[in-house]
Amino acid sequence: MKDPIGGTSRVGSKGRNLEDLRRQNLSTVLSLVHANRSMTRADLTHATGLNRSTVATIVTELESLDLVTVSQPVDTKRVGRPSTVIGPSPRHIAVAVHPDKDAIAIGVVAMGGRVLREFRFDVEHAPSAVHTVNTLHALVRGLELSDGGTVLGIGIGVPGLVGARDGVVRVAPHLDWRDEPLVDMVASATGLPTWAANDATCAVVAEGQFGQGVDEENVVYLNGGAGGIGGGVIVGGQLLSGENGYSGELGHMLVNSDGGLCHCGAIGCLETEVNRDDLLGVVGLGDAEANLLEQRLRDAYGTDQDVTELVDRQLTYLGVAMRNIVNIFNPGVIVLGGFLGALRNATDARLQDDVERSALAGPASEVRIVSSTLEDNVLIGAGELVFRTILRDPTSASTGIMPGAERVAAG
Amino acid sequence: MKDPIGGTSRVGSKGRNLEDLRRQNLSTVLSLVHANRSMTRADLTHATGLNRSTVATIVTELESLDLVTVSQPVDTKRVGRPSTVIGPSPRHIAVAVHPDKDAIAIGVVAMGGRVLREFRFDVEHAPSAVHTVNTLHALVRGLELSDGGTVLGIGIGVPGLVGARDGVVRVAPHLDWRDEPLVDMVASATGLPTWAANDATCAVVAEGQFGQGVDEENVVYLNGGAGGIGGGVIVGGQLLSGENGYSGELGHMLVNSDGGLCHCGAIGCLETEVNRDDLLGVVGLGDAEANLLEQRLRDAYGTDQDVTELVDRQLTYLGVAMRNIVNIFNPGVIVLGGFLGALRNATDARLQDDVERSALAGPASEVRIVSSTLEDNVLIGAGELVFRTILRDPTSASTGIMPGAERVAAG
DNA sequence: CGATTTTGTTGTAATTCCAGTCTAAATCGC
DNA sequence: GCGATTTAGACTGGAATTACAACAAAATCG
Repeated sequence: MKDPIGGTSRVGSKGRNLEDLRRQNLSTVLSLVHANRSMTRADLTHATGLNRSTVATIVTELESLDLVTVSQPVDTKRVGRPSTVIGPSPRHIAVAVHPDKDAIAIGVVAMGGRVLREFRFDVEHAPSAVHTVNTLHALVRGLELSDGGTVLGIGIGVPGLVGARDGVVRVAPHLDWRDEPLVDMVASATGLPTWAANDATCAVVAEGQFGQGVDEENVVYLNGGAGGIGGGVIVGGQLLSGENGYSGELGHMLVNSDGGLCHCGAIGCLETEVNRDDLLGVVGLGDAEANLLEQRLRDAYGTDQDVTELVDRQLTYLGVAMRNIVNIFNPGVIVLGGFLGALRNATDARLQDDVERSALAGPASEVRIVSSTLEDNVLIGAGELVFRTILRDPTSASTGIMPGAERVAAG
Repeated sequence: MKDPIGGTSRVGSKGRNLEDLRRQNLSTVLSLVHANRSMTRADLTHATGLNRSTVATIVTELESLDLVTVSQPVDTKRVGRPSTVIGPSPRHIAVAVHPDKDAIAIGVVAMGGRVLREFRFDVEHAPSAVHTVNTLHALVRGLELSDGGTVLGIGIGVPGLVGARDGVVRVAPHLDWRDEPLVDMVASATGLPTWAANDATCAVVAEGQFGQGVDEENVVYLNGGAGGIGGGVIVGGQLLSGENGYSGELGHMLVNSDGGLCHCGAIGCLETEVNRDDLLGVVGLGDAEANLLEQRLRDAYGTDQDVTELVDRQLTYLGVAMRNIVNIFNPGVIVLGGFLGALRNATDARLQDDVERSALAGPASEVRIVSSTLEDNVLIGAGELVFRTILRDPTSASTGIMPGAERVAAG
């Protein structure tokens, strides 16, 4: 738009009308029910600050949209009339997918972050995009036959760079994917609206909503997987996605100028210096026994010299990354997943001490460093990608699903 | 709050009422006028998507709050009735302060990001907090006598870590400040509401609003100053402030494992490896001649061996930092200020090439690397800290200023 | 100089949230 | 066991905000 007076004017945020107001309140209430899994209507009144009668009409509308269930009050042993219980409806579900090096995981996720069913399809070699799509497609067809609810859409967590706007997987090194138009492929095959994002990004969304990041505004998630280290960040309660959804690649931060060559082409990246295979090797575990890593490390650390040296070296470099993260983001909590969580747990407070000593005193003083305890955080987060639309605008649920009409990607 | 059914419930975002709706629309309109410096009422109608009559009532209310001025239409040579021009009122002003190693800069800033007057008080040694407060206090008393408008408050950009909640300067190394309750000091002395933040944070706010970051959602600002390197980040259109306002300390990122010891205690920080004094020294300039640096570097780079070596080394390390930044934030633009801007300009596209080669292909492909051209970006940004309150809630202007009543800090 | 285009102004309608009143359903205290 | 107290749901009327439509005003166009 041209401004005849002051040059080019900027199109700012839009104005709001009464419809937006109602939409926002519907969204607030539904999001609360989603986040808390279950609340009484009185709780909602207090949490929102809205009038009782307003909450009543909003809940009624959400109920008529089949988004919440209203059930009888439960025995609270408190004075006064008991309040009706509002829960997320199990009718609207999302299908979450996590293709990885060794398996394709697919989950059926309901609102409230509940994984209703989970499937794991092991693969010998990293699955291709087509393989992933076919597996998913087959499962979705089966689900539709068995009924059980409305599939709102499909959310995919990919170990690689995913374009936020186009849903194209720019590169997924450990799957050997390049420029795969994943969202379009899935949407065409299944006819369902589809979203995709980096898997660690999905994980941090789940951690922020249901895991270690609950009640936190600033959360950094670092995942140590088979292939490498991924990152996801929430700042000010909002997901950090960047210009194209590529942000949060914390695994490719310099931690050692004299380090090895990373597959990304750079030297001394975090994921080159800190990796799972070396740890598994030194304690004599195979790829499939990664779940035993924490115990083995705890047993050998401090007694076995090879293990101690390796762990110390990796902790040092992990500490450098975390120092940077603390200085850059000033987060309230850093959540470690995968083998990074094992590394932390096996060495007690060492990482925390490290960071408090090396980072700037201000941001270092209040950061909590914890390990993830939320199972399936990638699947839950991928489900959140799907639910996000309906949480933002609950009235969109009424429009029904137009197969293939919507193909969206999210970072 | 306890949830009798599902454990502890979370207090989510509040519900909205009609008052909030109106507040939000007032805010939207005022923010547009502020950002564009001047718009017609018809422009506002298009930009907001609101009805003409609604915009009319909103503008009338803003005018009665003395926040905007309504003036006669100007000759646009376009068909149709010309629209009235709405501009930010010059009556509400902010006093912006930037204490630094060599001087205390103070500006009188009006809405629309206009620096009405600017003062510079040179100092021999880094000024103390008390010195800064006294200088500011004296100037504010003078301003009040000369009238000219309502001083909404005071915004301070500090080269150091500033607590977002308490307004305490945790540490400002180059000023030799530690745990100075700056906001409280200034608020008590002047009786005016006061905000403080890191100076690079102020700068990125200004760049995002009026400088190189206009129309960008993801902006990283890196400033090379006399003391060191500061950073500020905008993600998704929002200022990155972190848990306590300490975020954005990009100067303390590891760029060289074999580097020097930084005053922060760590090894090989960006601000240790890339610094102004070395550059000034190699081209034979004094501290006060920093403004000549760019030309000198351009002349000597590629011809003088010492200069070329030093510049190449600093570019390499700056490139490492920018690689990290690109991988972490996936920004649309990186703005370089101070001597970093000079370094970039003197070496043409080298930095851009460097980053495109070393960062991940996805985020690297679309980032612009530019130098700041906005004079006084710290002062303008410090002013924004003050205006932010009134931009968010224009009705708060009517309450008038209660001396000493409000003491707030912003990250 | 009238036709066209665009914008300001005004009164009405629709929608939303709130406040107050009455009713329902639990616990508390005797 | 039963009334008092407490808390929440249901309902109705009122205030505020935006949208809409019709008309007036002020420019350009032909």
